[in-house]
Amino acid sequence: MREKLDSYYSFVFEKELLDEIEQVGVYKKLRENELLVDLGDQMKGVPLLLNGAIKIVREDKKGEEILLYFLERGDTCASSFASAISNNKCGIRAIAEKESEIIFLPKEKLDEWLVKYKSWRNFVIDSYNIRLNEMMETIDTLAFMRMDERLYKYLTDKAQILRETSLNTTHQDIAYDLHTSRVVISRLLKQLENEGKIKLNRNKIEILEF
Amino acid sequence: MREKLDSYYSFVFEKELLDEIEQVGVYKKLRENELLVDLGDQMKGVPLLLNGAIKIVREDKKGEEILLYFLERGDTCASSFASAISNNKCGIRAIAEKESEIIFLPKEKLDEWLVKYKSWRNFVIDSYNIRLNEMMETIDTLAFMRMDERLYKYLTDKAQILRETSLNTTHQDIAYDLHTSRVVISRLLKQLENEGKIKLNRNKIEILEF
DNA sequence: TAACTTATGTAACAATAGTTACAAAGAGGC
DNA sequence: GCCTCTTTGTAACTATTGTTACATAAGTTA
Repeated sequence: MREKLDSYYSFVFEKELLDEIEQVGVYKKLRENELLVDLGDQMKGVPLLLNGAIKIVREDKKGEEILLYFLERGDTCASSFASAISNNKCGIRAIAEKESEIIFLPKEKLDEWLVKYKSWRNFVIDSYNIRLNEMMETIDTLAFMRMDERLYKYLTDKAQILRETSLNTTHQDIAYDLHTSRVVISRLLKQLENEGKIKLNRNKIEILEF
Repeated sequence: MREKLDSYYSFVFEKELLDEIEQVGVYKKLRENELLVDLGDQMKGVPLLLNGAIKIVREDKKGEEILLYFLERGDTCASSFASAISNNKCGIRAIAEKESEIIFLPKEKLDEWLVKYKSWRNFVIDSYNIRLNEMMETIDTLAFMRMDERLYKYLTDKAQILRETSLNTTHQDIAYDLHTSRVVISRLLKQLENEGKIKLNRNKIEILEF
């Protein structure tokens, strides 16, 4: 675990903090599609992502979903932080988009470290800022783009996060993430295929143009 | 200034911190519609809102706008904080929705206070959390609601923020905030009037039902 | 291979939102 | 009063998105 921690975070955290994280952090491996955080969870700590990709989804009262953004290596979940440190319920759902490794940091340490380590303060503030910016990008997408543009952005973004040029997914799954219907997605995908930007197969979408 | 500061923040901050704020904070009065932060600004500090209401607006490259949320007494602008502490450019625009008073805190103190004052840490973390939640609510609104619902929510939310039952505004201004066209707003307002929820006048909308 | 399940394609139609165009009402200045 | 500018009302049309319905294709299992 220390090795994996160092491989990314040794440039982010002070040595003493890395030592502490090694002592109190709980390593966990997530299988693809494993649920990490569910709506309404009361977090007992925050996850530090070592590698992989986590999908963050918002759900309203009526059970309608929409994708917010993805977490990558080096990210943490600001919503979890919020939930852990001020004992709120979490307003999102986090699902491993592929096999991922995380370290769980217990909430008791979060405030203590803010005092002790400048690198931790920077990390927390940066994480919040990154998340706010992601949210703004999501808002831009929802407010300013048409569904065909949103779809294409979704495909290329996801491919980049997963570091693959083709996605194994169904039209229905995409429809859930973009909060629309399968028929709409099929229609627009076919349009993108006709424009030569993608190639469609069953359970698989190849992206030809980024 | 100390009096106004105490009236709200004496329950939020420690005495020593209030003293420091009094020393280094810069008081400023904003006229209605005065611009506080513009897109791309590099903040030299963060504003602490004493009273009034600030509108936070997002703008994309093409100059298209959408309302994100309002700040009220006791709020600070998390985006400014982000911009100030990590020297980023600000991605939003902030405009006084009515006459407001603020205290500007210089960015040099922001990190120092995180170490010194637990109340400041809590305030900063809470501010970020509140802002993340506001963003999520905005996303819910955009993703899950139709324009007529968004419009009604906009009217009632704004009335509550301004503590008034009628709004002095034009259809065009509402259209800018909701990122749609004036004709659409006029149409839907008329519909709401027919449903008995509002009453329309020139430059004025009375809200009959909350 | 037949039966079944899941995924995709597509037409036809409905609902919502955006656009263009123009009329008319209200407010203020002269 | 008359003129002008701003604001609102509304019709007619287009574009986009959502829904229903059904056909067909591609895997899976018995």
